[in-house]
Parts: sequence; structure tokens; C-alpha cells
Amino acid sequence: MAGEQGRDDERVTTVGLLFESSAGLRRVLEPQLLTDSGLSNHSFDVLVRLVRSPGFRLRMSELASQTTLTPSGLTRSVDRLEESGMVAREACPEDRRGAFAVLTDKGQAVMAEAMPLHVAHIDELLDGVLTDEEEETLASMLRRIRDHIRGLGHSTACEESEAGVPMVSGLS
Amino acid sequence: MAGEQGRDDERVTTVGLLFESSAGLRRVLEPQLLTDSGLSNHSFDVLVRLVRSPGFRLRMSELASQTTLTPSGLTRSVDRLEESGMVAREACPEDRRGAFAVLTDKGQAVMAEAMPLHVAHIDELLDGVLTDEEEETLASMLRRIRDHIRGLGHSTACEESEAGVPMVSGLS
DNA sequence: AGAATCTAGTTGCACACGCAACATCCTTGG
DNA sequence: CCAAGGATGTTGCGTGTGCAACTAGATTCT
Repeated sequence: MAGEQGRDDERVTTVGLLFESSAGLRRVLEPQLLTDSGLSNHSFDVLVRLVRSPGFRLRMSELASQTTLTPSGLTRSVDRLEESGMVAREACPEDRRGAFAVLTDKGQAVMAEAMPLHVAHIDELLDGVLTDEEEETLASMLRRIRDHIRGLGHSTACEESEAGVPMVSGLS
Repeated sequence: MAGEQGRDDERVTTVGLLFESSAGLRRVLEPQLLTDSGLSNHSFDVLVRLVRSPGFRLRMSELASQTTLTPSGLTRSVDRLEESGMVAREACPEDRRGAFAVLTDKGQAVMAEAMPLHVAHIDELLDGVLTDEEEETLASMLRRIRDHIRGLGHSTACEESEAGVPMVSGLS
């Protein structure tokens, strides 16, 4: 079992490439994001969801399932964002266990500055690598993969993403 | 700066999807890999490179640049693999600073068992999501992205991957 | 040859993450 | 109406990670 790799490894290679490109992009983007706006990839991810939600607010659980974080990871992440004053926790009236994460004014200001920089950086980074059409294709395929995976976790395999608001996903 | 997302965010969305699908796949794959073979994604990644290298050996630096790990991360990872007896370190004759990581017999045996299981799991996981043609397209695009990113890090932007051995990348 | 510079690899340190256990609250069923 | 079960969010604990500083060996320049 040394160096033989049947063409059925192709799929494995594709998955490997997915990991590699993801990690590569993260390693380039994260430092820039940090020096530009003092945000980690995860923080930015959380903030993007909030920025794009009505009332700049989202339930913790919602946030957890949308980001790349586990519930516990999200708790800490929001803790930090709260300490920095970008996010505030707010009790949920109807469900006293629940909590909202709400973007503060400062959080909105930070994002208003961070987004364009980040977008520009990504643009600069990816320019000329893929045609517009290819990018669209790539996005469509990745979306399908993501939704398929998600369907597995929630077991009931439904309520995927509402194609209308295509899970924006600013980053990470 | 609330919910407006010009079509120039498309690229950001694509990057976001890349992160999401990568993280999603990892979260599904890793536990399985762990219970099946007792390996983490990173360990598996390291072992795959070794399995596919002549003499089952690779320089630490080579390994570091090929995997998703930093040099320091790789050191610890190889430390652990060495403790488990799957990998051994070997001094480099021509360069006394350098070190090889070499797959032991045990390491080869573990991989011989782990690979098919892992491949099967991925197959099962991704079956029906993309057509064969799409998979090929996806791999090609991801490869381009990865190579483009890599070219940035090494500054000199050369010596990309030798298309012949297309950076196999079993996983992670 | 000898000093300055560079590279390979390792380690101290701090930090972020996930898992599993937990407290709290909602929801069903008798 | 109360008990059993499910959901939401948080925390203790162990572990893995990256950065920066470091050791040791190569390389280059004068």
C-alpha cells in the first residue's frame, strides 16, 4: 500500500484540496484582518452574521449553527466581542433560557470599516484566478456541499438554507 | 452599512462558502477518522504525505509546507506520531540541521487500514452531490486557488506544485 | 579564514477550541 | 398539576495551535 492511488482517490484529493485552499486562504486573510481591524476570522464571521440580520440581532443558537463554531466556541467568542464592546447580550423575552447577541454601535462602526478593507483584500487576492463564470460555478458547488453536510448533522435533513438569503457568509 | 451587499460581495461569499464547507467536512470526517483509526485530521494529513513519498520519508520542512500546519505545529504533530510509533525521525546526512520524518512499519500498517475506510466514508458522504465532471472542475479550480495562494507565501512565487504529482493531499 | 547572514527545526507561552457535564428553563404526558 | 424529557446556553478541563524567541548548522561576502 505504498504509492498506488486508484482514480477512486480522486474524491479524496478533491476534499484534500478543499482543506488546503481553505487553510491557505485563512492564513493569508487572517493576519491582514487582524492588523486592519483587530478581528480574528471567527470574530469577523460572527459579526458578519449580525450585520446582515434584521435588528443586528441573532439568537446564540442561530449564530452557532451558522458559523464555523460549536455552541461552546461561540459562547467564548461572543464573550470576547462583548468585552471589546462590539456585541451585547440581551435576554429573550419569550424564552428565558435564550439569549440574543446584538451588535452595538461600536460593533457596527467597526464592521463598516472592516468590510470594505476585507473585500478589497479578497478581491486583490483572488483576482485573475477564476473567471466570473467559474466563480459562480464554484460557489454553487460549494453551497451544495455545505448544505448536504448540514443536512446530515441536523439529522432531520431539512430546513437547509433559504436560497433567497443564501447564507451570505462573509467569511470563515 | 446594514444589509446592502453589492454583487461585489460575491467573491466574499464564495470564500465564506469555502470556509464553511471545509469546516463542515472536517467536522463530519474527523470523528469517524478518530474512532476508525485513532487519527486526527492533521495526523492523517501528515501520514498521507509520507505514504506517498519515495522511501516513505520527507523532510520536516517539506512536510510543513505541504500540510496545513506551521513548522511548529508540524513538530508537535510528528512528536505525537513518534510517540505512537508510527513515524520516526532520522537525521539528514547532508544537512545536519535537517531531519527526515519516516513512516515506520506500524505507520504503514495503520495507513493501510485507515485509507480504505476513509475513502469509503468520503465516498458515502459526497455521493450524489456532484457529477464526476463537476468534481473534476471543482478540483481544478481549487488547485488553482491553492497554488495561487502558495505562490504568495513563498514570495518568490515559483516552484509551485509539479503537476505530475498533483499534491495528492489525502485530506486535511 | 572569519564575521554576518540565512535556514531548519524546536520550545515557552498564551490562547482558542471542543467535549462533556451542568444549570436553567420550556414542553409533554400521565 | 406535577414529573420526565428536550432544549438553550455556559463552564471545567484537556489539548492543539501559532507566534516569537532560540539553538545549531549552512552560506555568503570581504
